[in-house]
Amino acid sequence: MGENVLGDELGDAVDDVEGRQAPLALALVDLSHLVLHLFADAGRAYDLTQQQTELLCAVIVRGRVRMNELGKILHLEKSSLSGLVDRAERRGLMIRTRDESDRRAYWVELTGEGIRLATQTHSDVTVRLDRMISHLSLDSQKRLTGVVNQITSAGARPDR
Amino acid sequence: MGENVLGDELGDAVDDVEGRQAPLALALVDLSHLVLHLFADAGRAYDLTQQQTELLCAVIVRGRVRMNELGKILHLEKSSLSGLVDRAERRGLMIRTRDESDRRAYWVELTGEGIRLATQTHSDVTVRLDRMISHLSLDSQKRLTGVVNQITSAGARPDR
DNA sequence: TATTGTTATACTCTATAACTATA
DNA sequence: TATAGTTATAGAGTATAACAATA
Repeated sequence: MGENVLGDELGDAVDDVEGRQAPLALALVDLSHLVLHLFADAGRAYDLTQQQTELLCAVIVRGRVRMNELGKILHLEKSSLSGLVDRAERRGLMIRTRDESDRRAYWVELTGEGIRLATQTHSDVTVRLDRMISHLSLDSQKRLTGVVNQITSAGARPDR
Repeated sequence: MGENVLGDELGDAVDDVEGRQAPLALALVDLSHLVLHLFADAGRAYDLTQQQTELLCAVIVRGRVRMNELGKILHLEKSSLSGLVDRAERRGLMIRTRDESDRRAYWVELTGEGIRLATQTHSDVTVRLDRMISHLSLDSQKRLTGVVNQITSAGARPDR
């Protein structure tokens, strides 16, 4: 849907100096919308919101997470995460267990039903993601992974 | 995740064990969270939510959009978009004008204040995005742009 | 009839502030 | 004091359904 127009206009507006990185910036934004929308699509079939789907997928790939860490992963305030987990727990998808070594903290893990839904939706997302990159050469895929990981680790710490 | 050690960004970061595309899928998901979170960060300084910021940025790069098209761009139901634009309009950031050639439709465009905020936040996002990729070689950036654009256009139409 | 958009409704999602309980 | 988490509150965001107006 009009990414040509987008590229042109944004290019004119933003890319002034030598490197014209604007197209890459825009490409990344579009890609990100697309990727995260996969969670919404995958969840819809199971009556899950995008946020619930992201939550399930974030937990299943880690097995067991502290609320604290989960908040950082999902970029959520602790109270927002509380509510999100509350609704998932109320629906029987996950449970909180106290960390006995630090009784302020809680571990979050999936129930059987949670694992079922998480597996399904996670697989859905991965399949669609794989399909999106399937036409790239293996070499391109490997290179892309490396570059993306670099960007992520650079962006994760907002230094300088 | 600590690839700081390597001197060059290309294949080195990725150990080429067989098949496993999971790292790429995961990397893309993490990246997407990071990228879209930039809108939230950029908007916060101006008391804008992530969605309002995305809305402003989507409109400013197009100048003038139909509600219909905007909904597709942002992946929103028409009623959801109605509310989003309502709040932006109520705040004096944009206005709806009737399309006289098709009186069912509306055009959305930014007010002066809307343009100001949109320019600021859009610039913020772009700057941070540029910073995230600034340490890649120019060649890598170009190649990455091409690959990302390929993925996006492949994912936009779910025709496998 | 089909399309473009709004309104009504009922949720979910989110951040801020104040709180409890551990450490 | 500092940290991990909850609760209260208020508002934003979202989808579904029903509706109006135009094509």
